[in-house]
Amino acid sequence: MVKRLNFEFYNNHALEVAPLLLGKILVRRFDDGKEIRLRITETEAYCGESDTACHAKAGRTNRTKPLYDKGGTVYVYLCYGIHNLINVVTGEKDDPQAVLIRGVEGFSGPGRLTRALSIDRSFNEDDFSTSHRIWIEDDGFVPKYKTTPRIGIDYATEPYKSAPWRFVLEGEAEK
DNA sequence: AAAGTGATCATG
DNA sequence: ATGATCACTTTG
Repeated sequence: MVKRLNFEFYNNHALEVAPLLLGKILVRRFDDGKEIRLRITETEAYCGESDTACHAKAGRTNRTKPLYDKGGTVYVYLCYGIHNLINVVTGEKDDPQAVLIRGVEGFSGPGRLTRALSIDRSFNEDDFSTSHRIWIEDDGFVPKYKTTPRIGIDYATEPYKSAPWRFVLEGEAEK
């Protein structure tokens, strides 16, 4: 039984949604009707303005605006001038949390998976629960996973810097 | 180990 | 207008 994740799923706390997204299937549908499906293997949670690793730490800006939108909103931004990173906004509107999709089956690294799926900044502010070109499905797979601190956030301060908010599917390559 | 890359945000 | 800072990847 495959079902598309809906608003109700995304309307929860990032720390709850992040591990649940493991094992789910990221679907990218192209204009010609072709679809690519890849199982999500790695996620990270970013939790609000108090989380010094979260982009929303500096408050609402033009860039972070999608984080404040309702659960299920797509947040894509350019990192290091090269890579588009894709996040799933979670939680209530005006509560800036998101889950970064860091890896999918066959592609490890958040920049490589967006390149593989041709995801760019035009996807920003799309909606995972209604979009026709990007969504996530549940096929019943129950994830076994482990947690580690998040990657690439040396600029953050404790306790957020070492909070175990990275979620990796059991059996995936560890860094 | 280090560069490449460019939007974004805070300064002036 | 300029400069610092990056949720990374690749190359050596």
